[in-house]
Amino acid sequence: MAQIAQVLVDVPTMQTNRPYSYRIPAAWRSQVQPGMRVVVPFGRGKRRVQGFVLACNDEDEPAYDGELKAIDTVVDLAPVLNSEALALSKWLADSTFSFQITCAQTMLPAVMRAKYVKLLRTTATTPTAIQTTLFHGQTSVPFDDVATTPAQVSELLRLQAAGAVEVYFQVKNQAHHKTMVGITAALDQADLVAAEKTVRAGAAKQLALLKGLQTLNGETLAQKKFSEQFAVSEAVIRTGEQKGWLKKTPIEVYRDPYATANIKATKPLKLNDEQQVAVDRIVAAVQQPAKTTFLLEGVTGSGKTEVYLQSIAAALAQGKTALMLVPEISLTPQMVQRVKGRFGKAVAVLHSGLSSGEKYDEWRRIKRQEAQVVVGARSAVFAPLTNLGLIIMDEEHENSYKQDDAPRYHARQVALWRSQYHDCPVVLGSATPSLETRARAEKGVYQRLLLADRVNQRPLPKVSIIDMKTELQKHAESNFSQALLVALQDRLDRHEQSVLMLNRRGYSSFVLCRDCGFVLKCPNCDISLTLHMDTHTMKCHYCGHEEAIPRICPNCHSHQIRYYGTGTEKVEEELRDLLPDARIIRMDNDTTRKKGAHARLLSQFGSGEADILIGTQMIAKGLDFPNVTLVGVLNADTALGLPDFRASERTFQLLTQVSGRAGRAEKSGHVYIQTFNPDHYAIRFAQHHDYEGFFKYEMRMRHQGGYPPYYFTVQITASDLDEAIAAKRMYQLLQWLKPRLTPSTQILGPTPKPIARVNRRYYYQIVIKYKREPNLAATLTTLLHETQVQQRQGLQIAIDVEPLHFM
DNA sequence: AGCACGCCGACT
DNA sequence: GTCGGCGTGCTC
Repeated sequence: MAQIAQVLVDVPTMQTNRPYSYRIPAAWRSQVQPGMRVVVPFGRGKRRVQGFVLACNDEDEPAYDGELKAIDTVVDLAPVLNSEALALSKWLADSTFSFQITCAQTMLPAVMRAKYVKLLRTTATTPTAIQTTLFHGQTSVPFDDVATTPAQVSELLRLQAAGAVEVYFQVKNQAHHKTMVGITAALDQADLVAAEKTVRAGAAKQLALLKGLQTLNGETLAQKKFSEQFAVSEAVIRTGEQKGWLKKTPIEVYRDPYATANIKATKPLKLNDEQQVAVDRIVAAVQQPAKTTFLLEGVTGSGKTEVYLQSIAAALAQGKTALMLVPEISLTPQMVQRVKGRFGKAVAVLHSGLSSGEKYDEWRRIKRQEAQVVVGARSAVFAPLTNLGLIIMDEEHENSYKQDDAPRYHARQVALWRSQYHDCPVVLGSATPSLETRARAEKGVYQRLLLADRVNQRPLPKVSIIDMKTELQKHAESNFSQALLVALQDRLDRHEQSVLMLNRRGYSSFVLCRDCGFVLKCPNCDISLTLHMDTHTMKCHYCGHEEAIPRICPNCHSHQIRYYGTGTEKVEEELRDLLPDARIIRMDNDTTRKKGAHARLLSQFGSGEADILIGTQMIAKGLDFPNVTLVGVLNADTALGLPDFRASERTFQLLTQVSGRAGRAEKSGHVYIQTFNPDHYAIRFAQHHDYEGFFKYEMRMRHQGGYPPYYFTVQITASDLDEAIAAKRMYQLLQWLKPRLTPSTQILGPTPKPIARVNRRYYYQIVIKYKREPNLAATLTTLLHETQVQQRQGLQIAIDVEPLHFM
């Protein structure tokens, strides 16, 4: 029997990013298994931390020549991380340069992370005076409450040394199970019958209670149900409890975020030929099984979801489970209902709108194999499904699949890892696949499945591009072109709805010429220069090139060159002025901050309470209103101005996506795109719904610029409260990196981030671009080790592998 | 992260 | 001389 456990402790630092050996007390030996949480003493003081058992062995292996400490408590009855999860956490830590403990915790519901309280406790020898002055009669007080000054701390240390008080670390488990009161008979059947004779004549309710208890056959029934079923009040039940007829016992219940009861069952829809081909190929891979990755490419309305659902059904028919990832923003109640309508109680939903308790309950349903289908956003990729038969990732190009803080993982990478582990296929779905994914399909690494037709044969909306340069010459500065205003008025008259999107990205951080649409670019990188008001310069965030802010347009010598940007509020104001009769709903970060506000605004718009919906990017996704026949994009180019090589890709994706919002039902739609760059390829290809054209063109651009998918990238960011320190460290880092990496690898920067100061910190970044870099992992790991000392001094270093944002 | 150890300056 | 400031290194 295992005597020693290898434990991963909850101390996220570089030095402690490895297992520690602990003795398993005899009483626990038969129970402790890898993947369970334990509480262990750690460090020289009385500190206790939570940890995960990674392995159990008989001998201390690897040997530690010191005395082993013993595990304090075992938190779980069954492992919370299975062997797949343990292996995944290791891989994730290595591939994202983060700590394994952080990865393990990321994979579990937040409530399973321990909370620590440092307490000061009384001992047997605590003097009475101290019990009153310090503890106010309590047996323990939070350490921080009584140790605020250095003098107090030293006094406490003295008391502790004398044994008058002791320090104690409380490790709190935040995971609580919700319970209901349940009724269990306390007497056997014969005694319950006998008890009927003891009740006073005419006590009908008491009799009903006894009769009810007799029907339980020793089972436990929820008090609420019992009370309804036998028409006895809680008071009667309480009397029964006092008479010793019954016991009240807690029954564990799940917090059900979506009442399953009122969801209508839906039947599989008839597939068109293309959909059928896709389903057949996916199902074949599920059945074989084969770890094929499919790219399911289909325009809005081509019926991707139906392909997913029927493929999932095939996995379930094989006795396997399925995981369906969707971007947070498309995880709407409609979407959930559609999946639940098909698979009922087999579905578990995981997304950020759930309370932490609800997430925990859904997680447990999956863990206990009570749910076979999981629908969720990014972190659902870690759902503890066993026997996984299919993984689906809808809208695979969405940026929200990448986590912004440590561990900086991309759900797609995790999905592919799990597909290897489970030997199951992955389906990546999108109307506008990321270049990385589409390029892999081109090379035959992924299998491409195409849905070219819209299921209802409805044509894609007509897209008109409005040149705002000429518009501005015609009339004063307005956010609305004449053509768009006329179209809006027309929809108002016909009682149809309109959606207006304002692209908020890149808000006034670059300069644009209002006469010719010229955006100042870096001579070295062909990427827009960013305006820095602090230094009054234009900077390139790739190579660090810097130049003066132009007063006249270098292209057409116009004076109309200025920062570009506007807000939704301003737009709404102007629109109310222009169209006073229109009912307008505005959706942006301000109006959707409150929980559920997003869904509420959408449902108001959906039920026709407004004529026009104004919003930021968030309205481009996941809304489907049949009465919307006009979509206007007020400023298509702001994203183009960003100093990011993915600017064109994002713009193209966004415009394509928002265009899909127009005219989905019986009415055909029209899209107006207002731009200062009417000839930009991203806008032109979006106008013609030409993903292929865009892909080919953009691939050429990436090839020329030496960007992904032709190169891999790693971003290293340093931040400090003192700008000089951050900058200095990054220049030192550059010198340190150069000799360690292959000569063909490019190191760009260091450059300051456009928003130089966030949370009073200054940010600098270095980007490493490489095709093949055998020294990369070792170099970055060394870097993490060597920067520890500086981390303590306040300099923060972050490594982001394949970052999505370069600003 | 938290804690102890250890080495320097300003006090009893 | 000692108390306590913080820099350094370790935690099974």
